[in-house]
Amino acid sequence: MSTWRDLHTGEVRADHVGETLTVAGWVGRRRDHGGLVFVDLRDHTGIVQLVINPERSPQAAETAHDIRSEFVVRARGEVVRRAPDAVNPNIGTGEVEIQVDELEILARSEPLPFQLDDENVEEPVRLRYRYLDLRRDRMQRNLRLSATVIAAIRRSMEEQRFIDVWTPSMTLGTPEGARDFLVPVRLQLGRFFALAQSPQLFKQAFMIGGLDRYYQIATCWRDEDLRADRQFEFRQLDLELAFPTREEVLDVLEQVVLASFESLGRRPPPRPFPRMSYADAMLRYGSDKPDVRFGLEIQDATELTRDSEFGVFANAETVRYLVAPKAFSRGELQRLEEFAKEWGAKGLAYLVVDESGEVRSPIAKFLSERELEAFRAEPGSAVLFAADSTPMVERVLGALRLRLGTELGLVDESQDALLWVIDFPLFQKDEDTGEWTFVHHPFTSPVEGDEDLIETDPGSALSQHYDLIWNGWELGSGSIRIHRQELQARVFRAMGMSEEEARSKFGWFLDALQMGAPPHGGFALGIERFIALLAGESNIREVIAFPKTASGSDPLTGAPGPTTKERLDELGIALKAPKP
RNA sequence: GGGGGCGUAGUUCAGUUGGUUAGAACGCCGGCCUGUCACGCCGGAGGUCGCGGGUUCGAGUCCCGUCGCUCCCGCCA
Repeated sequence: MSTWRDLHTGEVRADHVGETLTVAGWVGRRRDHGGLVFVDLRDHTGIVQLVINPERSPQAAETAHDIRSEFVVRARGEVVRRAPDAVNPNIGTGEVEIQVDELEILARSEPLPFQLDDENVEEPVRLRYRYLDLRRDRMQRNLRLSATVIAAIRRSMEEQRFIDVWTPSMTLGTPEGARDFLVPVRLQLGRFFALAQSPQLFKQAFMIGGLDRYYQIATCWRDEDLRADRQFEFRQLDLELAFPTREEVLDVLEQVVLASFESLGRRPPPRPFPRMSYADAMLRYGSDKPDVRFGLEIQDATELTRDSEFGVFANAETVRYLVAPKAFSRGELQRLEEFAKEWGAKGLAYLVVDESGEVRSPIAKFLSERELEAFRAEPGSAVLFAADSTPMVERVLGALRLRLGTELGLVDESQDALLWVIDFPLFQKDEDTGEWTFVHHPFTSPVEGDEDLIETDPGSALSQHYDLIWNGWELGSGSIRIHRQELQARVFRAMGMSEEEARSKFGWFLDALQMGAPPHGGFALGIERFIALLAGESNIREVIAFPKTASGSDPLTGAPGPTTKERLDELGIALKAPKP
């Protein structure tokens, strides 16, 4: 045999009948009939059946009896058409098979810790043996999809005349934002690099440097607790443009999304994507990342209940409600109330209208005719109220809405609901200190015309920040940045940050802002989240080759690992004595 | 840091009110089998019930602690 293989196993077709070919791959199933042996030979392209007949090749027959699952073998033989009653319609190569002349074991395999065709294996086992998990269809599909999409993203960015520029991973720590991963520096004891949380300031420096359309698929590190949609390290499509309007930035991203869908042969969502103000999102969906694949919108009753006989309503800052299309039972209402309490509600007032039209409600007796009229619902539904501070009401009803959307099957899974959330507030009050703090980052520009609110009414100033949301997942965010030092100083002042403090945190960048910074803005798109959604996965670990677990370790390698005393000494680091 | 769920054979699971030698399927090993494709048939091996402690005549089962995995809250500008 002169080559490792002539074809992938899944590529053998009726066209090849009569040819003698070499194929190689993993042994799926072996069906040993004593004389005849059938072997399903597999690679990522599919399966082809080998037929080993001792009358044709005694050598191959002997080898075939020795073969086990997941051995790597190479076979040379003649492609023959199967008899009509022997065709297997379940595999792409099912009309043909290979009558083997030569069979060679290239690598043996121990029995695997799990069966590759078992869909239910738990994640710790899969991650411990990820290289085996990668042989399976799911990971093959997801990683290949990932490669296709990333190629499409790069093509789109290149077509839109962005240039790919690298920025450092090891950089200066940032006091705000996420916790940094620190890298000790042997040459400068007691000093640390931080692994970049994002290339934010560097990309703004590119604008000042005249690289007016920059992009990068940048790895970012954040030392925060992991989740289904969060890892220590992840990638962002990071981009920045000089002289853009907001609409131009959003269009760049819509082009990227379009190209990504098309690369997978999927119908892209209609463009332009809908825009929704932050205020509207919070009011109607109780969330700044609304899942708009279903209605069940939140209604406001604050004014209506201002003078309600029901004290809880009258005294609350905000009263809002949901009308769910189901007359919940007592037990169901109890579970919903517990759920609401987990989210911080003091209780869950309700008004249930039975199929017969009869109303069940512990609060109805307190409500006026006018109130009851406003809350009148169809038979077979339930009105669920939250009355509390505005953020609490939004939070509770937002969570309740998502739960009911799933539980009552209201979510239209076939939809791709992409939208922009815009007009975020520039500042919010810190709940602990009572001071104004930026909602996103301090370089986000206020909306034109809102500059003077920075001093007069910080809470109502809007920012030129925008989030891209897909089915309730935040795919990424961006903004038009502040490019004038004078405005930047006013923002810091409003936050109670002195010039010295600002300088000590971002000095080099503030210098740069004073030396001809063009108007600029950009965006960062979470690559793994985007790909997970495209792949139909609800966990980004499913689209990452070697992810970390929720506790931040890698079951495959055992990382993070200990180090030696010598290395620590060299770095000037002393560990606290471990607890006994 | 907090809350919920899970942890029994290689894998996925069952295991009653605390009671005999902890079971099943798949996988694995041996044998038979020339048209199977989830091949079939016969036989077999395989268990620190996550770990530690406690209650009890007796613990997979009850209690306490702990570890791991997972989802969520906090956190993630």
